[in-house]
This record gives sequence, C-alpha cells and structure tokens, in this order.
Amino acid sequence: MNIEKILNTKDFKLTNARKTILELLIKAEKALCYEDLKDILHMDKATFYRNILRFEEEEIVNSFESNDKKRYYEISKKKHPHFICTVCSKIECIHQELKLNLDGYQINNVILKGICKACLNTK
Amino acid sequence: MNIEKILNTKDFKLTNARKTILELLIKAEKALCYEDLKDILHMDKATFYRNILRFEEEEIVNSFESNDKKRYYEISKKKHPHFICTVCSKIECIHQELKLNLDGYQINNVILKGICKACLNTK
DNA sequence: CTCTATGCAAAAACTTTGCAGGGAT
DNA sequence: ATCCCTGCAAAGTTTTTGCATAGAG
Repeated sequence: MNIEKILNTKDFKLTNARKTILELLIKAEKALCYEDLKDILHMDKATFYRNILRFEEEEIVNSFESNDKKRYYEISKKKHPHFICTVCSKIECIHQELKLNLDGYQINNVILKGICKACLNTK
Repeated sequence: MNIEKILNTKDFKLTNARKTILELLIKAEKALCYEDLKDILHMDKATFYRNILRFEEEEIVNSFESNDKKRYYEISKKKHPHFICTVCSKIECIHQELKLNLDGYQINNVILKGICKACLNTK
C-alpha cells in the first residue's frame, strides 16, 4: 500500500499527520482506537479525529464502536469481521467469510457481539 | 411475554419504571435508544440507564451502538441482525440467519455496517 | 422496617468545534 | 499567495455516579 498514492488520488494534502496515521494503521495487526495510538502519534487529538473522519468519508479507513465506548479504526483493505466480548471488551478478528444476501447494500463492516470463550468459562 | 414473570425470576423488584421500560421494548418493532423513549418514559434518565444496564446483565435485553453514537436496545428474545447505514444512520432489521462457526462463543448481536441502497443511489 | 430503586445534579468519557497561526502546493 | 491543516482550549453528547429521599417486599 502506497500512502502517498492513496492521499494524492483523494485530493488530500500530504501532511505528516496523515502519513503517520496511515502508516500506523497499515502496519497494525488489528483495529486500533485513539487511545492505542495517542502516545506514538505526536499530534493533537483534534488532528487525529479530523483526519480519521476524512479517511472514513473517503473509505480509506473504516471504523466500529466497541464495547468500551471507543471507536476502532482499520484500513478498509484489511477489513474482516470482528467479535467483541461484552464482558471483557476484547476484540477478536474473525477470518471467515459470511454469507448474506443483501443486494444493493454496501457492507463495510461486520461486528458480532457476545461473550468470548474465556468469559463464558469463568461465569 | 409476561413482564412480571421476567422480573420475578431474575430477583428484580417490580417497579413501575421497570415495567414501563420492558413493556415499551416488547411492543417495539425495532431497537430503540434512550432518545426514542424519553418522552414516553416519565422517568429520569439515570433510572432508565441503570435499569437497562441490569436488564442487559441479566440478558433480558441486548444492545448495540449505532452510527449516531447512541445505544439501541432490544428484547433478547426478538434479536436478529441489524444493518446500520453509516451515511444516514438508519437501522434496518435483517431477517436472515447467518452461518458462522464460532464454537464456544455466545453470540448475542450481529451488526452490519455499510451504506444502504438509498444512500448508494444518491451518491 | 430494611434494603433497593429513584430523581436530581454533577461528573465522566470520548469526540467535535472555533479560532488563530502554520504549512503544503 | 492561497487555502487547507494543525494545535489548543473549550464545548458537545451520551452515559454514569453520588447522595438524599421514596418505595417495594
């Protein structure tokens, strides 16, 4: 994934803030929230939130709200379903495709909420 | 669905607030948020949120966060997948089962996010 | 009578906005 | 030179908490 290309084709100015955010999301193994990133971002939260919103509008990034009230972001190209445990708030990636007939709809995100194995066992 | 039975079996005191909340959710055709309910609830928001949280803990109700930052609640027995449009924030119920292998996990909620037909067409 | 539930107000948590100055093209 | 981007601080939005009073069992 070429960051400069992504930003240029979408009419973004090529700023350090944008490059940093995209680099980190591309590198990431999992979806990340602002709190995960804030210590390594070196930018104001307003800058982060404004840019990530624009990335979402341009469908470079997509996001979902987790159980812990925070929004998690991932590069659109890496998207896959997520399981969120409502007890421990852990997020697990699901590497399965799911079959659904929703013609005419564009599905960007699949979130399953429930209770994970570990929490079920200690209940 | 017998409200008094639900509340009694779960060791709840039978208050008007609780009966009102459950009645409205049982009657509802779709998942509802506090804002949808506040004008007809006649109770403080703290009472609503405290009770709905207990209902969730007892798995009488389950909830999901929508695109508009609000939490939506539905009676567990009525649960089904939801599609949330990230453009217009509309929530649509999906009456399809989806096949996924997640042994050992309890899935309470399925949320699909994306762009609905109407919004795709006006883009 | 006891212990839980409620209302009110204030706080909390995360995200967004206004504004003035800085930076990319 | 222009217009977009950024940082800072303050505001916004939804949900939660503390505390005194009211109500269920």
